[in-house]
Amino acid sequence: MKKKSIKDIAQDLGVSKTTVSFVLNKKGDEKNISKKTQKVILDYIKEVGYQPNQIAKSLKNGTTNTIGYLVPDISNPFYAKIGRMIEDLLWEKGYHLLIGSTDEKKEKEELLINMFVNRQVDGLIIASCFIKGDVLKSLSRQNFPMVFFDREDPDFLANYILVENKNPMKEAIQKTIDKGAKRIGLLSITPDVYSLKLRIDGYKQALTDNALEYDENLLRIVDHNHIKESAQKELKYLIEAGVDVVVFTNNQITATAIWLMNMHYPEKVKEITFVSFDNLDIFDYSMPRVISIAQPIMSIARQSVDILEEVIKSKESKNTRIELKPKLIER
Amino acid sequence: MKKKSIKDIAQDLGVSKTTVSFVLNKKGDEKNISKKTQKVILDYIKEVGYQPNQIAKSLKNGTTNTIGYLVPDISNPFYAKIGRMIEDLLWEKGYHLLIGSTDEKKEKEELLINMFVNRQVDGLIIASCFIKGDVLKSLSRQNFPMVFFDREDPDFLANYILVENKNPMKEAIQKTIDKGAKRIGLLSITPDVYSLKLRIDGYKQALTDNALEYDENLLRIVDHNHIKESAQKELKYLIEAGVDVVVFTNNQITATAIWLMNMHYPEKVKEITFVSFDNLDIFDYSMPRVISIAQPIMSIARQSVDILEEVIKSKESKNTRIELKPKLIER
DNA sequence: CGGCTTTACTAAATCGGTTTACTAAATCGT
DNA sequence: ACGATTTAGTAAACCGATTTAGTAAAGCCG
Repeated sequence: MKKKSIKDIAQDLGVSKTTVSFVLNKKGDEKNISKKTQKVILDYIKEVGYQPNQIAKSLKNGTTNTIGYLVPDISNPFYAKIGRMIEDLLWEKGYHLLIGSTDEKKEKEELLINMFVNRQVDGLIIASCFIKGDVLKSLSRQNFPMVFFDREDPDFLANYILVENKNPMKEAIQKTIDKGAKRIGLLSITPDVYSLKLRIDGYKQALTDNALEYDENLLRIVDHNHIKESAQKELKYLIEAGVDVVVFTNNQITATAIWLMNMHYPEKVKEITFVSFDNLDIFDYSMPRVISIAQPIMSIARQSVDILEEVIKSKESKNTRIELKPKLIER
Repeated sequence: MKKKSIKDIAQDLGVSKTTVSFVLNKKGDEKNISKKTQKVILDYIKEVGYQPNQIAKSLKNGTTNTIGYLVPDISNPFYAKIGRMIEDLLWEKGYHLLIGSTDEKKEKEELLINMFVNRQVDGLIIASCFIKGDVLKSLSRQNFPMVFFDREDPDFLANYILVENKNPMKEAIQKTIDKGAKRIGLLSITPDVYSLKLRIDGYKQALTDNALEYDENLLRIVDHNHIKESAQKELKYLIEAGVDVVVFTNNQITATAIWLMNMHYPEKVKEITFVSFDNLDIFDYSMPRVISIAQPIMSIARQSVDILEEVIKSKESKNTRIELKPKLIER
């Protein structure tokens, strides 16, 4: 017993496809289909368990009710949580989520974007690692509904949902300086990304504001292809350089460092303070003590969905830039 | 400049749609399209940046190259990590992932399954909270490609990728008993799920094997709608009941309990040992000490994808049941 | 040079829906 | 009782691809 199509239903019942389609779409009354016929069709639909083929619908309507969610890594808690919230918010509006992880690779990102667009997603919510590429440029020119979050390219006009980077980073570090920190190191993944650059700017600013020497040897970059090994090497460097505070530019690198500290330098976990852009639940009790900058995950998700929906509905291009305030968690 | 379709290309070039389609699908030689015409078409394709509409393709071919990934919560690290691996494995085979979180709700799960099937996903990888429902039964009867993981219903024949539950749980608890544990409590979310029942069976078995009294007051169930509050209450109960070991049936509840312990009973974290089914990185250094049963996430993902692909390719129904061995991490 | 094969290509059907334009029959108003 | 309107429905085009069945022209053979 294979799947029935509208055509089958129509044939079985001796009516036309049109009639069936009207009834299915609740246009029966409007289109003057008699109550009797409507009932016959509806009853039969139920009986055979008819389910419409959304692909056919999509082809005709030109809309798939699917949104693409593109991030560097969907298993990173930050992106996973935002993804989950976006999923919920979109679910209420009848949308589904197609996901893709770019691994911070430009080529993969562009391939994914193209595939998603070819699959006719109605919009894209994306934490892009390479905004100024041709693919996104061309989509933007075609007015394709997109919302960028987490990462920005200041030379590229678009809808951005961002979080303030520089100041919060500066203020978080200030807290440690107020408590006596003298030698402050920083660990970051490759900062090709503008947001990360701003976070690092915040770090530099905090130092200069306090007339602390900015030693560029204390600014260590971790290779994101071998995070654990590379972070281990760089963390070792910082500890041997005698830092009392280490600053991190995202949760992934902080989590890795906490693990490394506990595995390799358990005797030092009480002497060092971490400052992390991004928060994780474990920071509430993990050692070293972590001062973190918690991004407003719920707002990011909500705003992304709202703006995207607006753009999809209006069919007009818009360039909204929303900068949300993160929350400092001192502990 | 709107998107060009095959028809537009054909018109622009004064050839037929058929010819263009053949060339696009590399059937030019086979179908006797002259090299010259092929080149003309390919050049023009490149020039205008033609991208095929996958929806139209899907409608015609009856396949979408999309797989549905359905889990209780995509932001749970266990499901997020498996999801990520599945995404990568499927990516190589040209598939994409449509995701859905069921929140352990039967209705939402069934709605999601139906929507995914209507969207013509080619298959489903699912950690179902309600396997024996009509929707899955009916899909199974229709031979729809599905792979179940993490959760099982012994009365329902299907493709399962599972992890041994009872014995590993028993053995993990045995370790604590060997070290002198006397009063062992358990915290679990509502175990409507067979796998969780088996884990609890392992707990009971460990106790009876060692002639320890099984006190059913020490088996506490947490309401999964209010995990934090409920876990707090139940954990308090166990601590006041003087347990020296607490067993957890999944990572989510363990993580919550670790947080609660550190927040509310920091003085006790050294006296109590946790046993957790599922592993998390933080267990490597968090307090209380955690003995965990690490599921082989990579294997689960790989097997799920392999079996699913096999089922999709073969078009025949299969009922494979693979039970993987988890790894005990003692610490 | 007439018939057969090969080359190079195309018209039209199809997938499963939606929608526009149309018609036949029934009902209404006067 | 006759034209106008309403009721109840249908045929066919369309969305953008794939694929089958076919054709016209050129090439080949004896």
